[in-house]
Amino acid sequence: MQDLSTRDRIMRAAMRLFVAHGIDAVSLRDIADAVGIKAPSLYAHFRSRDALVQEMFQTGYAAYGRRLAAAAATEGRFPAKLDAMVRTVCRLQAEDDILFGFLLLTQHAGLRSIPIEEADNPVRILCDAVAAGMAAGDIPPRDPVLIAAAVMGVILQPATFLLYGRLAGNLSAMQDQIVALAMRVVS
Amino acid sequence: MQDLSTRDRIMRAAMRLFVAHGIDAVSLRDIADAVGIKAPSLYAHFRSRDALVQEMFQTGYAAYGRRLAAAAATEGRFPAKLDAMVRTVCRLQAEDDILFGFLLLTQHAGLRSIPIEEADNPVRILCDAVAAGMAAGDIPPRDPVLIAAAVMGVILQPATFLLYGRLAGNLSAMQDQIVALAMRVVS
DNA sequence: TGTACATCAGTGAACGCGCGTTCACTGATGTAC
DNA sequence: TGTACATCAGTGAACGCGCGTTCACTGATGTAC
Repeated sequence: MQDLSTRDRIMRAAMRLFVAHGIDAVSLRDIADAVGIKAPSLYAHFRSRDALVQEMFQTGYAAYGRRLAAAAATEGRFPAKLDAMVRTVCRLQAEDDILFGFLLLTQHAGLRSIPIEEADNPVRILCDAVAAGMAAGDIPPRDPVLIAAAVMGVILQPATFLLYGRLAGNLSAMQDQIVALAMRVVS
Repeated sequence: MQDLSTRDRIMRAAMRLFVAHGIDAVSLRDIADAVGIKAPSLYAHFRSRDALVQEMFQTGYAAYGRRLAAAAATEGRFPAKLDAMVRTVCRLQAEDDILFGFLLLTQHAGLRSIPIEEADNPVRILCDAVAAGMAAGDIPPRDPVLIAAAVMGVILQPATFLLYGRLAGNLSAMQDQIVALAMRVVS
C-alpha cells in the first residue's frame, strides 16, 4: 500500500477515519497525521475539505450505481435481475467494507449537502427495476418505492450490523440468505 | 405549544434542527434562536451541549425500548408478537416523526459516543424475541441476528425514505404492508 | 556531462472564524414575617 | 399590607480553542540546451 499515490493514500485514510469516528469528528490534521504529512499539504491534492468528502462520496456512489445498473440489465425475468443486484451489493461490501461503510454513513450524514440525483443513483436504479418487474407481471404490483425500500433494508441493515459489530464477517458470506430474503420481500 | 416549559421547547427545537441539518451542523446559537432565547440561557436547562444530545437520545431510545418490550410480551406465538412489535414501531413513527427521525439519524451519527446497551435497547429486544421464536419452533431456525436485522431493515429503510421525501405519509399508513413484509422475512 | 530553469509535493507559521462555555449581572416571581 | 430576601431563567460580553485555510518558502525531480 506504500506504492499508492499520495492522493489515494489520503482518500483511504480519510475514509477509514470517517467510518471510525464520523465525518464531522475528523479534522484535516487528523487525516494528514494518518497519512504522515502536514495538513496544508492536503491542499496540493484537494481544493478543500468539502471537495475531498464530495469527491470520495460521488466517485464511490457513482461506481456503485454503474455496477448495480449492469446487474439490473441481467437478461431474463425480474427474479434473475434481483438475484444479480443483491449479489452485486453483497460483493461490493465484501470487496471494500470501508468504502461501503463510508457510503452507508454518508447517506445519512452528508446527503443533504451533496446534491447528486443522476442516472447513476443506486436507489433510483433499484426503484426503476422493481417498477419494471411489476409492470412486466414478474412480481405482484404494489408501491414499487416501498418494495424497493424493503429490499434495500434487507441488505443495508445487516450491513449496518456488520459496521457496528453486531454481526461478524461480511455480506458475501450471507449472500444466499440475503438473496432469499429479498426474493420473499418482492413476492 | 407555547405553554410547554422552556426545557421542552429547547428539546423540540433542537430535535427539529438536528433532523433537518444533521447533529453536528447545528450550533447552540441556532437552537437558542429557534427557541427565542440567547445561547447562554441553555445552560440553565442543560449542563452542556453533549448532555442535551445525550438526554434527548437516551430518553427517546429507552422509551422506544420499553414500548417495544411491551409489544414483545404480547401473548401467543411469535407471529402475534411480531405483529404487535411492527405495529408499535409504525405507531411510534407516526406519533412523532421528528423524534423518530432524530433517533434514526443518531443511531449512525452518535451511537459511537453514546454508550447505552441496557435491557431497554430496542435492537436487543428484537433480537431476543426472534431467537425465542426460533427456539419455540414458531419460525424456522436461522441466524437470529441476521433475521432481526432484516426485519429492522424492512421497517427502518421505508422510514428513511420518508425522512428524505422518497416516500410520502407516515409508517402507520403502510403498517399492514410492512407487517406482511416482516412476516415473510421471518418465515 | 554540466548548468539553468520549471514544476510541484510538502512545510511552518500564521490568519480569521465560529464554536462551546463562563461570568457577573438583571429582573421577575415567590416566600417569610 | 408592606418589606426583605431567596431563587432562578435569561442576558451581554468575553474567553480560549480547534478548525479550515493561506502564504511564502524549501527541496527534490525532471527537462532543455
